[in-house]
Amino acid sequence: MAEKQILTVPGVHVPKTKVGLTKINTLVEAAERLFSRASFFEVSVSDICKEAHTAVGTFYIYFESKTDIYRYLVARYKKDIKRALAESIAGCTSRLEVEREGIKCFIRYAVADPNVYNIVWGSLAVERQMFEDYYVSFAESYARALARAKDELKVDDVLSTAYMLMGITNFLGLQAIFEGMTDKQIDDAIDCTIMPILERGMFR
Amino acid sequence: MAEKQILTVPGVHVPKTKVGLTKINTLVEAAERLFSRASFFEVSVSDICKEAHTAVGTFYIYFESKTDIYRYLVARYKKDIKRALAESIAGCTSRLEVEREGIKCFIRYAVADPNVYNIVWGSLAVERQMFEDYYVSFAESYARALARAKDELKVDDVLSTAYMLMGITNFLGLQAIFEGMTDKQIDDAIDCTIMPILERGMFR
DNA sequence: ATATAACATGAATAATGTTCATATAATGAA
DNA sequence: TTCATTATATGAACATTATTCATGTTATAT
Repeated sequence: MAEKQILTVPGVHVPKTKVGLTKINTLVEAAERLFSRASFFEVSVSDICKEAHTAVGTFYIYFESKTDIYRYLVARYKKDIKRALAESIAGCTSRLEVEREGIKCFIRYAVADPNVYNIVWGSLAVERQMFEDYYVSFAESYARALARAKDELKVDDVLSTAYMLMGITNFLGLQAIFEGMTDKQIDDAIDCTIMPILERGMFR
Repeated sequence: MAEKQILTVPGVHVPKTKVGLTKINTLVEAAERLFSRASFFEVSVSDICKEAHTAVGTFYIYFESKTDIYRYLVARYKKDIKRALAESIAGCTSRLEVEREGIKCFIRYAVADPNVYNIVWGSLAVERQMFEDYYVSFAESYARALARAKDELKVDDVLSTAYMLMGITNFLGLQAIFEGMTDKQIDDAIDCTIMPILERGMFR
């Protein structure tokens, strides 16, 4: 999570010089560090500016509001999670494998950086629409992928199935974080408990 | 959600007179109304007090902080959800039926009062520990119930299974809210898509 | 070289969560 | 009843917040 490319996000002003690019990245990284230890509302704009060695006024050159730097972080996580998932399923030859690797990948990601939940789920408290947009668009692309593999599946409603699978993945991620599960424990839970249920239940 | 009994919750001072009991309930109901329209951080203590026709100082007689009235609402929802679930599964004669009715009950509850997510998931942003306590204790009692029905099940790790089922329920609830699903559409999704998967996957 | 756009600053403003000194109302023992 | 004690009520005062703005400095392109 340290790319230099600035994402296009409403309320975020893309800098036009190299200096500005460095500055906005400094602010984003400072915000990310602080939000990983405390919630959106416990972190003040002046905290972020102190952490980034920047004046408060400068913050508002790049972000129209405190909510907008949060929006930016949500967008960054979404992109990074999709990238991690795409990488993890690259070599898979069946939808069953894709599901198994996708679930494992997400849970490992979440354990390595539990901030995913703070940021993404926290968006519900920051701005409801941000949260809804995130999951609606995630579910839709998930459902399209399932539809493409329909001949391997025993399901008709791919959208509900997508929400079901997202729910399983997200809540097992929670369990893994709560219990501080190791990679081996994660693999065990997925291979021995979850995947057998899905294999019998939704695959031909 | 309008009982008079005050729950025992840290940071909440149980009133000792009838007058105090009325006052704290007025404050709680005012807070609940406001939090259903806006997030924890968009609602100020003085908003709550205005809505309850009460002075700010009075608020702090009953709640040590703004977080504590939120903690109280989370506790109230937890109790009420458990009550609704217990009622809905009262007549069930198998674990399969219990799961089906439980999922439907929760989703109907969530559609009727989407505030559940705002309050319970929002607690992640208000105070991480509140959120973790909620789900850890929910998962543990779910797992105990599954363990009692183990002879009907094809699973060994009941705790991971509990998290899986909680994930399915919660995310289908989200879908139902996002899409404004009717009771019939909810029943269809559960009966035709989700339950067949679970029936083949995790039941003997 | 210089005009223009981009970037940087921190004091000022209105609004926030919480405290406090002060007041009234309810309770229970004599 | 009397009166001492506890419970409840108040809103001005305080420190901190998100955001704005007038005033700079720096970078870029012609």
